[in-house]
Amino acid sequence: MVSIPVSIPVVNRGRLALAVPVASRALKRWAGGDRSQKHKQMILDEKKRTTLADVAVAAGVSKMTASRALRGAGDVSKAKADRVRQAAKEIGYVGNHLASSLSGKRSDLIGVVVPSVENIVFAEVLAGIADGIEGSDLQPVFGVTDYDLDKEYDVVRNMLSWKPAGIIVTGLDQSDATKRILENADVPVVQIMDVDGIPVDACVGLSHFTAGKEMAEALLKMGRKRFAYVGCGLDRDTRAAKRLSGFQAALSENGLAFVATRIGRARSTVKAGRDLSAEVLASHPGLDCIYYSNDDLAVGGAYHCIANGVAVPDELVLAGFNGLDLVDSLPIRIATTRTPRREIGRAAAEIVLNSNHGGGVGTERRKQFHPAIDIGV
Amino acid sequence: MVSIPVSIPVVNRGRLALAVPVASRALKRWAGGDRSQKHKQMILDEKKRTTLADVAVAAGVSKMTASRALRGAGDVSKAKADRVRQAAKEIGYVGNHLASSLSGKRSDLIGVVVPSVENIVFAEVLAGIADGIEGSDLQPVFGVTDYDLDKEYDVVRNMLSWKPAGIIVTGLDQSDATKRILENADVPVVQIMDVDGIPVDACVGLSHFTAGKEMAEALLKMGRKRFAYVGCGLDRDTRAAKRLSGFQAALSENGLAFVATRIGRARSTVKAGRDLSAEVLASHPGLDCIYYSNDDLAVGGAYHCIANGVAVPDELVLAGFNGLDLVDSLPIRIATTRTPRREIGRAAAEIVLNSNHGGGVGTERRKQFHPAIDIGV
DNA sequence: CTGAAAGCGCTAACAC
DNA sequence: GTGTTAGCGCTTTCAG
Repeated sequence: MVSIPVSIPVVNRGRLALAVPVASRALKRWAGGDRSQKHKQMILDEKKRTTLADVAVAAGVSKMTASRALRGAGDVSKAKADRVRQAAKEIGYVGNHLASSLSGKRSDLIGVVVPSVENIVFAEVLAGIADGIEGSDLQPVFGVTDYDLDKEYDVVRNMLSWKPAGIIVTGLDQSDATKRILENADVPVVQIMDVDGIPVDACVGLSHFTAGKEMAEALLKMGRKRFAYVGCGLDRDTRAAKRLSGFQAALSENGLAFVATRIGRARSTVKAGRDLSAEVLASHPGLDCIYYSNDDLAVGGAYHCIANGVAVPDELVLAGFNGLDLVDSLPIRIATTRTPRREIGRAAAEIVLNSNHGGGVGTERRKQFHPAIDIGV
Repeated sequence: MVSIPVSIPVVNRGRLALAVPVASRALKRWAGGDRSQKHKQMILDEKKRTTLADVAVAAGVSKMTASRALRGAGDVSKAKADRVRQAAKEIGYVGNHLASSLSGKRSDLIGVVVPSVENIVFAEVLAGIADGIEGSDLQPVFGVTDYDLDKEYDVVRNMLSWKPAGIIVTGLDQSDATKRILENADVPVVQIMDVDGIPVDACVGLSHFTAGKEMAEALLKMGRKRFAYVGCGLDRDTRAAKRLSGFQAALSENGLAFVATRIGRARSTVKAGRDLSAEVLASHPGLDCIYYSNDDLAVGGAYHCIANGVAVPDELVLAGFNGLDLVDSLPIRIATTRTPRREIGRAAAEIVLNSNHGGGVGTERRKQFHPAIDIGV
């Protein structure tokens, strides 16, 4: 981290007019009336806004030539092309994606369906997707399902009706109805985060079952024996449930099982993690390890331990999942599985990009990441 | 937090087939060829997909009647309406938003422009927007600017070409060019997070200048005298800069100024906060308060203090901004300004909803929240 | 290289 | 109530 001590400018001092009236033009426009009469002849015919035809007229060519010039398709003489671009800029032509997408038979929209955006993990996936489509003219449309299968169906359906260039949905465990419309949609479908199952088209993610299993094995190797599990929303988050499955599988292979289990109903938050940890530690003395459904909860556990003088990791090992930023700088070390969120998002976007580009299914249909386990020393 | 100890089911045990081949039908379809010949007569005429016309035929009515029935517009006899809906469901009609939006003159898209999605704050705003449009048929399209004014222009421009029902952009400090296209767009524009300035149409947020000022006043009242400032990316995050302005204003009113200042160039992360805090505390002994540009950095500072035995808040007070979840459960108390992210998102969405609904500008054009200051006792 | 015609799928306007 | 006629703004033919 480079840091530069500088003198700090007082910003915008003069502009901090706090109770200024709103620009009235904008207001009136918004209210519906008064279309500004920039072109006199428009007053009567109520012409809406500049279209390709306007550009064509301004450039003295046909609509088609203008169209071709603007998007660099087909062959247009350099002279005319320049003229068109110039004209477009001058009259402030913006274009209408609805029209072009309808005409072509696919839009530049890329649908993204996630269970939640408040979870930083999905926010990072979105960032990865944004990365991945950078440079292309795709625009992400997103929908949130709240881990609700019916809502997911609605969102996917709605999304498909925009004829997107591709659709990225979280997880492999959609309802049958959702899978059906996805399959019939004739659009590349990329399912992300998970690879434990059969994708509709392609998937990119990691095996949560394996992740849970490997974490358990690592902890067992450290000599841990008395495990507790703390999780939230397992009924809806199937990936967390898969990790748990894997973890349990490893335990039973070693003749062990969870000593205690706490499943919260609320969202996974640091606070929930702290509270649940306090509960389970109080009711089950002698635990030497807690596996959490994710890092948020684990950090809550860490806070509890710091506040109550529990020696981590000597006395008690805490293990989360994801490898979030806030885990790295924690004053105490906890174990976690470092998942490549951005990379998953980016890879998903690229799959959509490639498949659309016409190249076909050249890309892998199952891209599996193998996240590293960090036992926090 | 309610917690329920339950027996944990091993999920999907039988389905964890890890290296299964992808459904080949989907593949072939995706590859471009082989449109499944569900309707024999379609083999020849290569009819693309079910449209409103198909529904109309299936229901034995005209396209118009089908259209009206499907969206509950105009008057359609109950009998026919039912017939249409039935037919639509049977043939799996999905509809085409591109076409309907082009025909009507506005889409059901709502554009959302944020500087970053990795910052949990904006993720929460998005969640609020999702809340706000719940129930309406609006779909959010988002664009990320990375705090880059040029990129912001491109994103806004691109977004406008979808003729969205409204557009929500972060902050009041767009470039002039961006403001211009926003003004001319004939679309409700809601600028969020900030109210220190003049909005294009409407804004909802808080005064960051005031927030900084009030925080300083609260800290001064606690008797703090030797202040340091730690921030990241101030050149791009104008709102953080405004808070800093306000804070400085309060200091100088009391004849004080920052003893030390550390401006990082990287993104605001917990780690950056920890590192910068270590630096500034090492180089400036005797500080009794650090003001951070946000909570992420402040939490980093808290971690540093915990790890190094600095007594917080007795010896040193740490102050952030936002009131994030992870601050609440921290083992030590830090000061922060609690911003209503979700509420801002929801309010912005509602403004778009209302203005579109035709109701006009009945809603306030400047919705200011007054965030509470939590000095963390 | 360029342009004219014909839609993409749907919905406002008007008829009936 | 219901159907017909025109487009929305652009792009894909297919002639020149």
